[in-house]
Amino acid sequence: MADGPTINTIAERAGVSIASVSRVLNGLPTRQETVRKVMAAADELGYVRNAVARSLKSRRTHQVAFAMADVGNPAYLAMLREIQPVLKAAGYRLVLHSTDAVAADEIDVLHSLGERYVDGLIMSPLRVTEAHLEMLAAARAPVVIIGSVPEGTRVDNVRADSRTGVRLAVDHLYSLGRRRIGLVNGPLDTVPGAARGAAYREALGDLGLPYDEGLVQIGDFYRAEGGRAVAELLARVPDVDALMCANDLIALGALDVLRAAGRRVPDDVAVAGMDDTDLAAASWPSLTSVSLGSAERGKAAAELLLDRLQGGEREPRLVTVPPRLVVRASTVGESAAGFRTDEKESGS
Amino acid sequence: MADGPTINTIAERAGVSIASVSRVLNGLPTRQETVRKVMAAADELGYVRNAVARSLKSRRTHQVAFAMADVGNPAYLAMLREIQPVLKAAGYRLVLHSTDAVAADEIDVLHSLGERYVDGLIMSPLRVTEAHLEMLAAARAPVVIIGSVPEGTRVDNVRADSRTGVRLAVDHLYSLGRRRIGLVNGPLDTVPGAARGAAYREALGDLGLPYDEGLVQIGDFYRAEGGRAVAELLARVPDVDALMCANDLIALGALDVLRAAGRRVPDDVAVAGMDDTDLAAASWPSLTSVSLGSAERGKAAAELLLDRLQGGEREPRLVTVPPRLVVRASTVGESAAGFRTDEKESGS
DNA sequence: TTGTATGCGTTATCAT
DNA sequence: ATGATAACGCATACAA
Repeated sequence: MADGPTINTIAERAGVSIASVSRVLNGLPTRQETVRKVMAAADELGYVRNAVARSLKSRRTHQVAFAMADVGNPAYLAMLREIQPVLKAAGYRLVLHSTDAVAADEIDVLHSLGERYVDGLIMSPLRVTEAHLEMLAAARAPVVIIGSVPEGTRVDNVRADSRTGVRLAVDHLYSLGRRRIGLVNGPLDTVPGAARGAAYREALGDLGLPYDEGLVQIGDFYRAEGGRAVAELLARVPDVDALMCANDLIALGALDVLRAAGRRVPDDVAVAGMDDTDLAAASWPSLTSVSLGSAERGKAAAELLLDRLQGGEREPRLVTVPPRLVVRASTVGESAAGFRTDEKESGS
Repeated sequence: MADGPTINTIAERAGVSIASVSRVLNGLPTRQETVRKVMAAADELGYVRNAVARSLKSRRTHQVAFAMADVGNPAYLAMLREIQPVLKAAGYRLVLHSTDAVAADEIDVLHSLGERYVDGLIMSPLRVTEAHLEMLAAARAPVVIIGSVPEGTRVDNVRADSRTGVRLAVDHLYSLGRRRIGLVNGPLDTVPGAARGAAYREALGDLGLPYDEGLVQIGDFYRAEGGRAVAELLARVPDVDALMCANDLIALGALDVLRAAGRRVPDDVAVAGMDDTDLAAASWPSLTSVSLGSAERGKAAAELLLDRLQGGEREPRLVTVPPRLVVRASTVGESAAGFRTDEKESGS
């Protein structure tokens, strides 16, 4: 682990100045003989450019940060999967931050942009506070936010459309003849919880179905909590014939409970989830789910950021990714049979 | 996005030298009055230390790279989930590389250590070639390898024990009275494929069961391929009563096919997977699976690296993480009923 | 074409 | 206690 060679080492060895070494290494016009000597010396010494020194000089790190709320959440991982190759192809390294859904950590990341260890940031905050907006306005590097920001915020923004997403699923259930469509939601004080609750109500209204509070059950965005919520809903409204679940984990909990209660899925109760995670395809019956386009959002965010890094100043852009309903067995399957590898998708 | 303030800016504003500014910022003994002036100026200007310049001077980046074969693979993600917080707690940032399981990319990452943009590297190569070993020996920063390396390789190493893992599962199936235990494996020219194939044979031998080639089917490590392999096996050996699957995806494929064939799981055929991914708990019936301790391996690797970064030279260490059998419904469940949220685990 | 010298923003040494 | 200055490794304006 001896100290690596620098351009000084090479210059000595090749008998030229460090300026010549630098020129050769950067492909600037140089005499053939000098090129040869420098390259030879560099090869022998196993020279590798010091990225830190280059960054200090060039004021560019070729690094981009991605701050996600939770390294364990499949939705963020889907984004990561798309962001990674886009950045890599453009010659950027990816610095990963996990903010554990703590607002202070997110503010911290924004603040740390001042350290200039990255050229830009993609951030997916779970909710945008006043503090976020202040830091965003003062950010020392380009930022792309995945998620909704208040109207007029001057920042590149990629968002999902969970309102349309819920509508796609509810319409789908309705088209299957279901009229007692329950909603199993997460906490209403979260952005997705609130949005999905409102969208559900709106979708029912547009279909001419009455909004029945008894059909709505609040739990949390996890499997066990989802299951408990469904159990309560089932006890209260035994004749429910469809469940719109605010995410896939809740939907899995719903499958657990319905199975235990002897209800057939989808014959007795159709179940739809949201996020279209890997789990949706893995469960039995496989889960109809609304994809909110995590992958597409990640890709769009990366491209927005690269565009700004390479292009310079321009007006902030807003990209909205449309949801997709992925229909599987939990709404249209034959109850307890069939080996299906095919899936149907319907765009929005 | 105006240029941020530097210690020069602060020095001017506070009417002191840059040396004093640096001292105050680093908490070195300084006169109260000077401290006050500097802090005031720094606050007003919104000063943030430039990480690049600090790194150049200190020769430390406080960044660590994690090179994983595939951003989509749950096993690597489990490692990532553990590595991230350990590094974060120690004040290190995480640079993520995805090598797409391409050896050249891995070599590239090792080579790029010479750029000194990270202080160390955790790498999980899918197989270790001669080129890897050469680069490892010449690596310009501490490296921890997750996965097996040849005896005598001077590098910190964390490995799983899939041999014992397979044995745990086979013993479990045997203890349930199964005697026609099939193996559904991935390609034999992969490290895991070869290891699991050998371990299966060995485990059968120790149990006094004959090794029957007809009970072994090679496919690939994916759901559809696994399903196809199981279909073939089933056609050839109709009386198979248990399936040891080389990973969870294969096991899911097995469930698909067994269901389609009308075989009850586990009554007719018990199924065990490997890796204990999220999918194992999500499927129906939930999947008995051998955890190879991805999370633990990630954590151990991060700790090994930190130890070396903070401690300096020492002999290379080897950490072997024991597998754990996680028993679920696919081997001991009541065929088509029961809402179980509990799981049993048995250590090795 | 090549070399000298300067600066990127810090930290640290050495006088004062 | 403080200030002037060198050094980290590189890129480049300018002079030769």
